[in-house]
Amino acid sequence: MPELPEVETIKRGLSKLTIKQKIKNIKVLCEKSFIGNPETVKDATITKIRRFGKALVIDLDNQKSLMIHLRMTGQLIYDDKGEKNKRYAAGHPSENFIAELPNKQTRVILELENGTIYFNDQRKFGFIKILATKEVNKDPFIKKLAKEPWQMTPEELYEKLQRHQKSCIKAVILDQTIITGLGNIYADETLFLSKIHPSTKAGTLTKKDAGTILNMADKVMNLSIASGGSTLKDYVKADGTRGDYLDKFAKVFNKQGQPCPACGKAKIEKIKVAGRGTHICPNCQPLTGDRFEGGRESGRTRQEVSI
DNA sequence: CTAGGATCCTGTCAGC
DNA sequence: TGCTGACAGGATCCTA
Repeated sequence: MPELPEVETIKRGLSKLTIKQKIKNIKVLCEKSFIGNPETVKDATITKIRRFGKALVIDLDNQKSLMIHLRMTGQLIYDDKGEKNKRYAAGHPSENFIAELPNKQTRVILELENGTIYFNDQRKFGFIKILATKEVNKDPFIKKLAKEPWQMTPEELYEKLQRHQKSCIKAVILDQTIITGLGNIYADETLFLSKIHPSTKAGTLTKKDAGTILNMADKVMNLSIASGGSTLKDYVKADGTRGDYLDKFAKVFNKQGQPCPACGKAKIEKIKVAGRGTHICPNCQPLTGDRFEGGRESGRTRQEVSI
């Protein structure tokens, strides 16, 4: 769930709030969610926060780092009890953003000097892992990560598509060792903007298609980052009602039954591709037909991004 | 090597 | 109401 833009948002938020703070104490409420000995990072100070794809890395001043992966349902909530109980909450949007913490989904608590970071995770797929800062790049997950869309050329992606000829394009772009950052939401949005059906076999796509996919992934993720990912601010609107951060950028995700915002002719459908719920416009993203004959925009226009 | 499916875990929702 | 199965914003492991 938290995909690249959400993790980037967390990185920015926590950087402002927690850098230079000392970790006073760590409480591990769920053994599965914390790998390593918490005692070895007690009393260490947060110096820097980095992001590798969907993984967050908190560097400490004792040569150690905390690698955090939120997977499907992870959230990080910083509660600053000193200042009017101000809260910064991001990651998987849920009632935990505003709930009394800790609660039964709280897995790890990092007590800092001026506030507390709660790591909540309903499904326990996420984790926090202690690594030597020097070894972060050797972590099996981080080591295998591919480039992010804005770092990759159409040629590079095309070459990878050729190596996965028979896979659905959606499965291919969800693979973090092929291209980094997309998850189920941004994969659907990217393919919709690219006018490519998610079930299209990767081997049938052209270099031009690869460029389009990169452009659109770049575009949709940057739009999300610019509007602040998924945070408490979207979750609870000014009037107290629940908001949905998808409204800020999503054209197809979770929009099944609604008219396509691009063509207006067809309704968005929800199908299953690569084992995941998938949203398409059957009119804009036909699976067969003349998709190789003209019409589609070509080339790659670099979208500036500062990450 | 690739491709597809099962799996980890908790919670919610639709349908009977 | 209570049960059941499907599904969920991810990644890995296992099989063919």
